[in-house]
Amino acid sequence: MEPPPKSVLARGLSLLDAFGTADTDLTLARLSARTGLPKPTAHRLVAELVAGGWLERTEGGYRLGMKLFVLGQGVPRQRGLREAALPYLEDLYEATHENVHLTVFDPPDTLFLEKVTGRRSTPIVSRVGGRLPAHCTASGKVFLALGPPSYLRDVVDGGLARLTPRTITMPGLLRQDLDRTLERGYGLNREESEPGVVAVAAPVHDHHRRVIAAVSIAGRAHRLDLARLAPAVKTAALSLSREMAARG
Amino acid sequence: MEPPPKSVLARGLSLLDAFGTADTDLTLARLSARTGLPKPTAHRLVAELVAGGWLERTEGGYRLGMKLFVLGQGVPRQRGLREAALPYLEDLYEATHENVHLTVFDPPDTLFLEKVTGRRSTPIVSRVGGRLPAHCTASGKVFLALGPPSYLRDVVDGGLARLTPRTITMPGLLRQDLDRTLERGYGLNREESEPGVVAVAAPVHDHHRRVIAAVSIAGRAHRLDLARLAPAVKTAALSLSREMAARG
DNA sequence: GCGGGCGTTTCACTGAGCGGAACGGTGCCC
DNA sequence: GGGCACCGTTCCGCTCAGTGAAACGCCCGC
Repeated sequence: MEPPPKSVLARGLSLLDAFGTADTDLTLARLSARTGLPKPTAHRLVAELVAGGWLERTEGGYRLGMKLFVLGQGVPRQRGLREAALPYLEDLYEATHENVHLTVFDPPDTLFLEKVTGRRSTPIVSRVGGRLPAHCTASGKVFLALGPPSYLRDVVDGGLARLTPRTITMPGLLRQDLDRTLERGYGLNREESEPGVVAVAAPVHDHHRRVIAAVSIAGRAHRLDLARLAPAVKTAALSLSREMAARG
Repeated sequence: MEPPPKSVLARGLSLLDAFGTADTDLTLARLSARTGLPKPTAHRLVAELVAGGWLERTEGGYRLGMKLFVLGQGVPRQRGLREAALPYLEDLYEATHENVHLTVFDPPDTLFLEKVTGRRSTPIVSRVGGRLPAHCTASGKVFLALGPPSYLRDVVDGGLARLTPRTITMPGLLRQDLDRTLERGYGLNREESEPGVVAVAAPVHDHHRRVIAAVSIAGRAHRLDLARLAPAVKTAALSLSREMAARG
């Protein structure tokens, strides 16, 4: 039970926020509990959200409405990147038949904007719209290594969560890994986010060389030769950078 | 300038709704004009939306925030369908290298949930999260032909907009086309939404045979042999139906 | 038949929200 | 360079939208 905000708008939006990644349907009682709003208040606000199409009523609960999906697809920061990136991501997929990602940094996480995958790819946890802590993903290391120092500081201050036995949880070791990332120009993830899964990632720059996204390939440890794949990933990211620059 | 809602929550949300498909950045003044909210009110509400991450400030404007994209990806009605459908859509893409769609009916429109495409595909207007009037899409005809009669009635009552010279705008002709759609078990679009572009669509059912989505292929008129493709599209839709039924 | 969960309705109080008015900055055009 | 138009922003006293404790009817499992 969170301390509820006092403005009506923030309260109403907290009801949308209450839907976590794992939730599909939530009952009024649960929404009330999660947001800390009194039941009658939650009831009134939820009714308004349903009327607007932001939530949908189901038997015995509420779920996020289609309007949110549609609106979300219009978010400029992802839309431009996704549209420009898709052809390049598909090229990488064709060449490897493994999971190809487009990611951005949404501190302190790596946020997955797009995932090109198929039956032959290693099944992994990543999901479009999903997140993983930056310090244990190949993309995240690219952001931390090439971005401003404050990125790394904030991530370290927030604590380096251990997801697998190989996750780097010591700030010193992470810093070393980032130094090598900077030298090489690409980031690696050796079973640090998921056992048996490795990844390579390369940075996408905007027209003033700031890192705005990353392209990565992830798959089973023994199926991917990371050093051999790295140039291809870097090339794809570079082409995308050029295209983003051209688009402004 | 719309008549502004009087509840705070609805007013705040109308600010998000004000971002149309074509807009990326909107100024405060424009937001105020579109929603009909007085400038100071819009200013206050927008500030709250920014604080919550729903909007982002840019130099000289506001844009939709990443939170909306992330939340939108969690919308259950699209998430389950998309995840289950992707492998089948990719199979169709591999076989044809043309635009493969997953759609739902969002009256009075066909709403595109997923689009698998590539460099070799005919470039067409469809976009994930985008819409086209149901009466001029192959998927839409599937929804109108197999769904409850009220679907068709409401669409006809709303008026059959003409998008191309071949768009069916007469209710009687549309009804005939839907009868044939019902017989065949698949819907066709012969340059009715976009000149030179044709499509085939087949229905996806839930565990109680209600139509919940459609799978379609669209491309240049002379490149696609619709009658020959139809069985493949139907098969993919059927497999997806079975999978959706299995998932509950 | 009883208890505990649910969603829903009521209603008198009150402070959150309102928006007209006024302010400072910026860029365009006589 | 001065006037003008439009921008975002701040102020502040009035008031009605929003509040939430209390109570209700319902459905279930015990």
